[in-house]
Amino acid sequence: MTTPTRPSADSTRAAILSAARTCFVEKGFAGTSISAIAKEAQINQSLIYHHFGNKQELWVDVKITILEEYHNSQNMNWDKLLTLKNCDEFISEFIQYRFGFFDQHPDALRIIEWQYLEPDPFQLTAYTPESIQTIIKRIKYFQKQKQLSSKYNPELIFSLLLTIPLGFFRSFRDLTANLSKQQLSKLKKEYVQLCIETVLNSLNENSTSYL
Amino acid sequence: MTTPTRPSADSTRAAILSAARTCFVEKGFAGTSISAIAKEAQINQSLIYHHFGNKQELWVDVKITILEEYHNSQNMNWDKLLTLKNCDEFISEFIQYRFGFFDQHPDALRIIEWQYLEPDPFQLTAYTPESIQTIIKRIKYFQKQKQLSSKYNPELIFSLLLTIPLGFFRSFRDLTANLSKQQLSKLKKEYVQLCIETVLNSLNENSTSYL
DNA sequence: CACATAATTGAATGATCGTTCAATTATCTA
DNA sequence: TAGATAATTGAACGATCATTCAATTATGTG
Repeated sequence: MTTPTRPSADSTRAAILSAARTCFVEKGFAGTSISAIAKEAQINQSLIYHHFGNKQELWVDVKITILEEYHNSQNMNWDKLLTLKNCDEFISEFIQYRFGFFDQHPDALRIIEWQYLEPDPFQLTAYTPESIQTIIKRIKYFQKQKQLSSKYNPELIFSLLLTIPLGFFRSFRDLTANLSKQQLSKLKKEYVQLCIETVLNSLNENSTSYL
Repeated sequence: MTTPTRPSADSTRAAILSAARTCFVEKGFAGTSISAIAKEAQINQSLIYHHFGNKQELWVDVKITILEEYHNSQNMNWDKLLTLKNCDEFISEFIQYRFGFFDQHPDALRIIEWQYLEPDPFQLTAYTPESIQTIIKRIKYFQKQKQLSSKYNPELIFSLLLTIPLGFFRSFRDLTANLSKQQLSKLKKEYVQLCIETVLNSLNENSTSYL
């Protein structure tokens, strides 16, 4: 009854992981200190070492957490994407998937950007090397089917598909800063539509070349 | 004759600035220590404070150096760009400028990415707020002239123009890792061409909508 | 040559870094 | 309830952080 109780080990672990995530996402690995994480989690600094080993392992665990969220996200339905027989649908879905995922998981995008600048043996990647190859094969297939212009290197086309959806998040934070939720949502939809239309109009087989 | 001579103050300053640039570009602000810079420049640590005040001011000086390189770069000829009366030329030149500049100044891209993640009162920006407004006005002008689809928010179109040329540098470092100089150069040209064609084909007035 | 100025040095500052550890406290198990 | 186990604490470690400063050395000026 009057015996002091303490939070479960699991909840402590979770608090540390959550705080670490907050700190790492905001300040990166080098910019985050163990003491800052402990303060954010409101626990004793030594507990981090007891539960996670050291800073590096905690960093990896945060990344794994985010990676699991990615794989559990219905937003990026990989299997469904690969069954699409129509190239336009494929591209349209891919762009929507990619935009939607990073829109709903801004932490993931930020971690990816951090580890682009702060290289780490454990790389959090949205796509495995295999899945990248699968997509590129798919692009080649659509090129053979003449649903997609064969003019360009499929890797470059993939690179374009990867980049375009992220433009909204990278440029113009001022533009979106003072918008209401409805306005922001509308702007996002418009951007996705712009992306899809841009790619489809240019890369289909009968598009005219301007060069 | 036998009197000992020491390097000029200017050359010391230059050595520090160069070393700081190397370190900051690679590891960012938080990841770079004054001692690391001193070691890289092969000078005494205290000299950094004598010549630059403190770490923050050195960081700003590095950014200003890079910004000056940008403004002195004939690669981004702002005035010429704004005289172009033809929308296709305008977009084509803009994309070529942007790709070319970051291709020739990878440090600049990296610093911009660092300060995106590590916010700083002094922001190194490729474009001033005024020049951004100038470009957006230009896009609106082309929309009025019906050289450009009016379907989309001009800010979003600009966002797309900003993003697309950078895709080559951000994704797929594996793809370009083992290429010869000729192969790499060819791939770059192909990517720029892909970007230009993508935007032009989709955003001109008579393009068909896929949505 | 003498003197002022500026550049350079090396040692020291207190703060904070990541990490360890022995001691304490709560929980689980027999 | 006793003893083992696990969670938690606070103090301490050496290393490194950014920064300061007095002393030294070279350079420029009269």
